Amino acid sequence: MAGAIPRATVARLPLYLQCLEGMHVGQRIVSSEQLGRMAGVNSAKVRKDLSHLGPHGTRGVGYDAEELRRLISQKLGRTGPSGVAIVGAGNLGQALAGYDGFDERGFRVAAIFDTDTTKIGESLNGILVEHIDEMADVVKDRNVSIGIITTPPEAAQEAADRLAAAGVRSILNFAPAVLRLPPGVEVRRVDLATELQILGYYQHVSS
Amino acid sequence: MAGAIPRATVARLPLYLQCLEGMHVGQRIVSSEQLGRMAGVNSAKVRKDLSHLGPHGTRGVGYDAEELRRLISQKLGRTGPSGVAIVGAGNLGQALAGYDGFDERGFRVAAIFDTDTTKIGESLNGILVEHIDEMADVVKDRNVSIGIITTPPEAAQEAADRLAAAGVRSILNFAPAVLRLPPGVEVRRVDLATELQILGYYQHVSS
DNA sequence: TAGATTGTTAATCGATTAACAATC
DNA sequence: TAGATTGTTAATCGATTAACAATC
Repeated sequence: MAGAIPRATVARLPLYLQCLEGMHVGQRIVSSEQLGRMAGVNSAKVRKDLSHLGPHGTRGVGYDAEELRRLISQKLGRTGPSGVAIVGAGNLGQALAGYDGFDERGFRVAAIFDTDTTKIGESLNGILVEHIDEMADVVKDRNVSIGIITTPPEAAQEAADRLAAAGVRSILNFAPAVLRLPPGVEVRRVDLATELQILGYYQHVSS
Repeated sequence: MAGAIPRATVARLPLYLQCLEGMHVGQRIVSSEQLGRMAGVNSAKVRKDLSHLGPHGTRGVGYDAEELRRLISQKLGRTGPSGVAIVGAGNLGQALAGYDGFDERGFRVAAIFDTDTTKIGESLNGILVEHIDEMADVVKDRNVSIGIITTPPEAAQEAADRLAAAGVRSILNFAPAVLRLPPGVEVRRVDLATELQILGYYQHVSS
């Protein structure tokens, strides 16, 4: 690990990347002020964040947009496309299998697993639903490095255990469950109903 | 606004609520230690968080699980079911329309909007896809208080503007776009590809 | 040189957590 | 009373941001 980047900064890097990619093609140079405006972030914060990538701006001028993209992509470990496996072929799993945003940012859905035998063999967006027992082989053969859990909460821990056992070290968990995993496996949780509940609080206090 | 609760605490309240609801029915009393274990959170943090709801535990004993649920629900403004409108009837919008987790936590999907005339009139999970021009009326008639944006990024700002104009004060944005909204409208952003990119960083540094 | 913008410092703010007095 | 657990304090840590010297 060379020069750990603060978690808050890591979480903003993809946003900067997105802004840079949405930029007018002719614009070669971008300032922290401009990038901040695009990302909705204070310009001092932008400069501090970018300083973690090493000094690479030009004082009095700004940052080379192309170089910045390259540096951020590199830090995020995005060199080639990453293989993603989805566990849970329900509504959400199906939607994620067809989500364009993944392809666009270099993620390739390589497999979908379920335990429901009536679903196995079905094709979702050209990807076959396979039994969760096939996971170990599939992960190895198709070079899967990220798992996405979209099972019901009761099945989430087992899905996580199996992913970890198959060698997956990064898990995105959509199931409303708290997962226990060995150190070295990074988990991020996205709880859709929780997001709405949080919004509920602010609606409530501001009225 | 009575006694503002720190943002970090607000974000954890739904998690505590979830843990309480998943608890064994017979268990009436819960300690900060237990709740912390369930939620994956330090027990001191649990006590600090709960102290924002007013003192209501019993020293030497713990918290009354039922009272705790009631207090948290109240703080999150969850009294009756909240109406939700989804803008964007693509893959993700469809999946969210059928997402069981919303019902379970008191959110009712009351409408789905799109601009694509071929989609309008279609029924997703018993909910008709309507034209975005109907939004103002629908929001009023069906008591919608939360908007969910699942449009392509180019259409997200307009969707947000229309929701705000219709009187919606809470927006959950799944489109990879930075939204500008007037003060008083709370926005939360969920960017699915960004979550994967963040995971990429930690995969990268730990290897 | 004059103007502009970076990279960094330092002040401030907010969140975390160990420790413990209060108290059931 | 003895044991347990809350509620709060205070130390610490990490993130934000204004300010400005460095420098193109």
